[in-house]
Amino acid sequence: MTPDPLHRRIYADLEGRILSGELSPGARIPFEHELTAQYGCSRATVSKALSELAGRGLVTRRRRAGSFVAQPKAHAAFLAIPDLRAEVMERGQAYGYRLLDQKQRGPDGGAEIELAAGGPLLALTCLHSADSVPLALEHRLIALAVAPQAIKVNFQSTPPGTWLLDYEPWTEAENRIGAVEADALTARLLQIKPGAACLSVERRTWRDGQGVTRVRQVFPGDRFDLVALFSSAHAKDPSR
Amino acid sequence: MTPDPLHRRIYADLEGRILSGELSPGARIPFEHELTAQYGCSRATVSKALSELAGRGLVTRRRRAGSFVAQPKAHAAFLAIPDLRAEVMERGQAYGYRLLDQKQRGPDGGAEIELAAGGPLLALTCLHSADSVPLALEHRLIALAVAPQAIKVNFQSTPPGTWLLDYEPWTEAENRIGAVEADALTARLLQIKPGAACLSVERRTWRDGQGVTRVRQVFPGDRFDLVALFSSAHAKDPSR
DNA sequence: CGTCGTGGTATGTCTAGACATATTGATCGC
DNA sequence: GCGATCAATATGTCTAGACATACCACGACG
Repeated sequence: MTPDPLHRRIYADLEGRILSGELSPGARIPFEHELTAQYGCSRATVSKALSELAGRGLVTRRRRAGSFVAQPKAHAAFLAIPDLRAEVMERGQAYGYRLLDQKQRGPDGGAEIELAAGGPLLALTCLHSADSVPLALEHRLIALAVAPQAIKVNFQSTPPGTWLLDYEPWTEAENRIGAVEADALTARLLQIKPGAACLSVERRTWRDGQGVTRVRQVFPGDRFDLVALFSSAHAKDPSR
Repeated sequence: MTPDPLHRRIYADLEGRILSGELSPGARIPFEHELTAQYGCSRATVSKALSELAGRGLVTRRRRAGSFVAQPKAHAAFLAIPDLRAEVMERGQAYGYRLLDQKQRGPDGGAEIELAAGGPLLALTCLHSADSVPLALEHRLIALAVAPQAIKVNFQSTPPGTWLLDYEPWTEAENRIGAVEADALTARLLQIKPGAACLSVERRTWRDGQGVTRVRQVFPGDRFDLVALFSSAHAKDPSR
């Protein structure tokens, strides 16, 4: 009943025709002037709908040639990697956190020198738990040259991930997800048997090309799954 | 030297000020009419830049109130989960594929009944390899009620993931990533020792609410990492 | 004092055009 | 036949406005 904006309707119509297969990859989408006539609106409105479709990778637009249904490339998925504390609390569990070790030191190798950016590193080891069950062991390095305020933070009470999320914005990041077997120390801290399968998430973030932090989190394989739920109609738009 | 479109420059300027922390979460962004004056352009151009920022979750716009820097919610990461064949070939390795088992059967349990949508299921087991080294063991179910053409496909030569990607569009999907220990059969097929840590990726996809396929891929932990590289300036825009 | 309009304001949507730019397809010259 | 040139065309960008809509603040009324 609520009259959706026209450009949204056009967007939805075309999206439906693409996803239903009526318009298959490579097929040409009606010219803007045709859609203009069809919907009785101006070209700007049609163009807005097409721009959104292009932004979401459903269509490709080429000058002079027209707009076409894009070839499906890869499953591009939005993987939500929230702050662990927020994640645990959202599930209604009690979040626990313990700082195991904190020291300041220089970089010890190639990758760490790059991260350090000429300054010292803050190395933290901590343990996250949900309802008193160990959930993740975290090894984190923070480049103090880039995030000098980190020295003053009391990481006894604040998980470094939470603090960084709030105070140290990043511009690029890389996540590396893999499976590893728990070594003896990890197994003891996570209360699992040595050699058990664990999910390893290693994340590195940069701000304007300078490394900010590098973190490796190890989760017991039987206690944690990363879940990414998404739609190709896309879930990012808050207005829906 | 190339004069970028104005709306892009405005976008980049504001993005920079947000990511650098100059504009912190909750801060108000100059009104559109102020930006209009500042850049000497029309409101539509400013609005386009703000719309893109809003679309990417960096700002929130409210009528009457204005535009504000969004609260950082979660690290939302673009995780590219491409077709395995394309992935392997892109790395310059020889892609190998072998169909181990194919049968058509009815659903055997709760979740499968939901997937089957009243029809039979096609159950496939296959093995992917890179340079003759086993890379992943795949168990897949396809709902024939939704994708009837799958019966006619020769999965001896075409990996089901590749075929589905090309011919059966999806609208929603869920990825579940975890770590598991290899059971005896898996270990033998992947040529690893039983109990070795493996990365398990389970993906379910739907089209308009109807389940299309469910797949579980198991990768040896020491041979495969999922890597997600992204920037909060976001990598989806093909024009960059 | 509380509650219900009401007006002002900022964004949301849209129009009808303009010029710029890239690319295609055809024409022309060799 | 083949290559270079050129015009037609579709999209990209932008303008200067218009009306719609949501929201906040303030004031009037009970």
